[in-house]
Amino acid sequence: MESENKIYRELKKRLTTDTYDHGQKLRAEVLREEFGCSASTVREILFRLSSDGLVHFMDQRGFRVPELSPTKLIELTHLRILLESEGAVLSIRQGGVAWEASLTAAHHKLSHLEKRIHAREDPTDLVDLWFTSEKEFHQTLISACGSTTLKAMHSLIYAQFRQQLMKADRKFDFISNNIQQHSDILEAALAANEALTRKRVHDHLARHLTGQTATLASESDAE
Amino acid sequence: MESENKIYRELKKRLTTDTYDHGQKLRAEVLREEFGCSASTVREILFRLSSDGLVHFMDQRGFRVPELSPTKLIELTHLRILLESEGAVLSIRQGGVAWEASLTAAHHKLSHLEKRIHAREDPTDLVDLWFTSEKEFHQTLISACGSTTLKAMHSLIYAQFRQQLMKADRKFDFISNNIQQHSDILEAALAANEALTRKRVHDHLARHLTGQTATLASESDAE
DNA sequence: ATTTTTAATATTTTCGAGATTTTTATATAA
DNA sequence: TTATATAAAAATCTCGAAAATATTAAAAAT
Repeated sequence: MESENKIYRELKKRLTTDTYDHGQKLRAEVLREEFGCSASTVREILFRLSSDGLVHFMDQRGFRVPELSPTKLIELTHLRILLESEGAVLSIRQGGVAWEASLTAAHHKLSHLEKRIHAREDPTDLVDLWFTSEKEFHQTLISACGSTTLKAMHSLIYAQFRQQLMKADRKFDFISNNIQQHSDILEAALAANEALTRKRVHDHLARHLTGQTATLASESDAE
Repeated sequence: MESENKIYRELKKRLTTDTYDHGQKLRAEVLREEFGCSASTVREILFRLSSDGLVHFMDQRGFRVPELSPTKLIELTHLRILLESEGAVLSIRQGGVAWEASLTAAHHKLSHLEKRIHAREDPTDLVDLWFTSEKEFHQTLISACGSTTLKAMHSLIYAQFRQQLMKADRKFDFISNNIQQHSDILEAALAANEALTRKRVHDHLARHLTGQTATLASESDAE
């Protein structure tokens, strides 16, 4: 079981990073061979990942990496905005100095990395580090919200979001104005400005809302 | 696998209704016997339910029904308010007449049932029906939100919420002012009043935000 | 040439038994 | 008595193989 968790984490990482293609089949036999365990163990893990929404299961037809879906990405973005806004505001209220410190630290790490990437010709070898740091920043943002359940839910959504973007982000995400947006979020959070924090979390993610679906119900025009 | 899904649904129903006790151990051997399948199949299903948050798994220590937790209930309530408000408002905007009709229908069924229960001495045999109808009403409320992901998330949260209350609700929930609150939500939704709908969804669930499980019996100062 | 049937192959699913670990019961020592 | 150590029992976990199902390839029919 300890090894099972290791395999689970490894597969989850692959599914949210670059390793597999969208829609690719995940053959139990191949994975069994690679990880040196039984088919049942692989099956168990794939079921768990399927519950996480990171693997698509079809009865008698095995497991696949979910297809790329613009609609899905928009829905996930909606939920990220909803959960992260809420979590950030609650953290502002309850977090205190310790939270402010950890958020500042997480931002510093991310910011430093983003600047390095920005300056590079080929940032390939820093991308994995960026994935980790970006996640850490957003998790820290909501870390003091006081709700384990909200954080767990956000973690699920974030992983699926990342999976949808695993190919795309590798090329474009750091080129955009991410650096500024992350700083803006930090600034608003440290100022304990709840409405502004909400807005900036929204603005940071808004570029993924481009599809047809209407605007977010909770959208406010504050500032 | 077809039978596996059947077992999964049956177990899910039991876990969100009355059958088991909070904290009770779910012995693979017992379930294997009862459902006439292998231990591995049971294990697979319990893992799935564990990902749904309806079963608590501990390495080398098997599966249990999650403990009763006032904190968890508050967190779940919080998320229900967040997701249902959002889903309801989006449904108001996008649902149209078809949605209004189905919401009215769902409310009619629930309302009828609640009145019957209210009039009874011993409503035991109607309680399961009430569980179904209540869920249907709340699912219909957000059904036109346009986001499969939001609905799936809500479904997860709702099931865990229900599991926490499976014992308590069996005695108290219909005695309270649920009937009025459901009507209030319907009214606000049909009037397309977004803010009011939000408020009434909140008010409907607010009683679970207090963390006082013990005061359930002494809920005499209500109304 | 296209569709339908049939056969061969590959994959998924179920199963029960053996290995590992936890839990319970019993015995020993402080 | 209380605590620790040891042994027996019960449970979980892993595994590979058999059964069921899907996929592909070949043959037959339209």
